[in-house]
Amino acid sequence: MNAQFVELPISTRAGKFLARFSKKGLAGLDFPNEKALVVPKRSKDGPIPAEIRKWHRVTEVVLKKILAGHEPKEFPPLDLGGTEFQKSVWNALRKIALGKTKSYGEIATAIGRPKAVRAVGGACGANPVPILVPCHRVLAANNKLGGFSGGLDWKRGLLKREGINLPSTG
DNA sequence: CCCACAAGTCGCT
DNA sequence: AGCGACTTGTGGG
Repeated sequence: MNAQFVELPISTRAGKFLARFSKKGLAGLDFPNEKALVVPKRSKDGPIPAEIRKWHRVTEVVLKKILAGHEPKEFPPLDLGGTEFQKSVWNALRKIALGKTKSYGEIATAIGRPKAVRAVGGACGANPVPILVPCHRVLAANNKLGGFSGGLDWKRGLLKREGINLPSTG
């Protein structure tokens, strides 16, 4: 009846994120939203499974580490839905080391669909867990920023935090 | 099933 | 630098 999920805010120096956990793991992560700072209201606030609390802690650490420019040692389990294609893309995305970038074409080639660069972009946009799945490290072929669901400004900021020199100024 | 759109990429001018 | 063509996957009607 209920694909029950628990939404827990994660405060970072970049703002308050909103992590959404299912029973299987981290199912979603939202960027800080000033205009619609959604504070989750749980009907039953009491029972938060210990497992989820652990994931919450791990997720918080991961976020803060990445925002600080350090690659986290451990990730929470991810419960990502979507199509097989999207999962393939996200899986490829996670292989990108912090501080490094890849192009959409590289990702497309990595999953065996070198021509599906555009579909890759779509899959990135459908990525429910940004930052953990480093969609922001994916640039266009000319090292252009491309786009970003959470806002292009976020993408620039994230890349800069990871020590990536943006081609715009360089 | 058919049509339109998308976080791209390459080639030409 | 600007414009168009090509391609694949997803979403809506």
